[in-house]
Amino acid sequence: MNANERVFPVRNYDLSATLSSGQAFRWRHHDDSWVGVIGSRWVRLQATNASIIAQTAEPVGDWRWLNHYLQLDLDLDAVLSTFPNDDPMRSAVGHSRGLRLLRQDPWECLASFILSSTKQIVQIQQIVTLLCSRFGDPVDAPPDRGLVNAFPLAARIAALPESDLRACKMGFRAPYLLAAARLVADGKLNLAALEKLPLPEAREELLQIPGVGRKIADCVLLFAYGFPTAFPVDVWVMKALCELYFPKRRPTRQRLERFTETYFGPHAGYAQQYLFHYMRTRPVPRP
DNA sequence: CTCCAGGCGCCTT
DNA sequence: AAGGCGCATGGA
Repeated sequence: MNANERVFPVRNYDLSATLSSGQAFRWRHHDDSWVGVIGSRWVRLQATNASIIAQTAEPVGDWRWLNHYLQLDLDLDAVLSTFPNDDPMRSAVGHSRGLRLLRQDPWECLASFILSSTKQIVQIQQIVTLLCSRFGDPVDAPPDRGLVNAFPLAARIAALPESDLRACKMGFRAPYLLAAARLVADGKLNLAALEKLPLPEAREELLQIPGVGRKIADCVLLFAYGFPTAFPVDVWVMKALCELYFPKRRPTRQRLERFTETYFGPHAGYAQQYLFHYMRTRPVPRP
């Protein structure tokens, strides 16, 4: 049965926290709903008490792509129950219960996070918006929505001069994005093949890409491939770890890595997202 | 004006 | 191993 609307019953799903938590950069809040593009589909999502209402521009027969993107079949309580039962995690989970991890397209995720270094989330959104509007394939959208574009294909970006990328305000990240796009377009980097690899091997593959270090690699491993123990440590998570878990003195790099690999359990990546969102959105601590 | 933002690469100790 | 610096850009 084809339709351009569908109601997904959900429980404990905080759509706003999820779509605004710095995993994906193309979602915009309009009125009481969220508008974005998944693959080549324009999508509007509206959260109600116990459901998410999805609307597309064109009729959809099989909604598994959205189910997969939103990870609707995940048992969140089962994930939360694996977190360490300590004060920081209780605070972080209590602050935004229902925060989820999405399952994004690897190329879009990789490209977006290459553009993320030393940028605030709002600015990453601006760069991605420019990139999509200039080089993304047009996508069908409701008539009053203006032009909407998919995220640009790697092959399209690979064929651009660096100046066209710099014109999207990405600065020194332009050659990194270009190099990554060429690796993918030339078939030297098979992103689809990474999902079958063990985490360390998939990470090593990503670390070969210019402009991709441990943090960006782990973002892609977590947000696109769903490796449950990928654990990106950015300035916010570092702040959480140092303030909440190592208040006495700064841990060594090796001590910190050992800690993040063991302490947070089999869904450490999820725990990381709760810590990240908590540090970014909690009330400013009084001195 | 200075400082810094979901880092990385390269260069020093 | 660990720290400093430059890299574009824009906002506070």
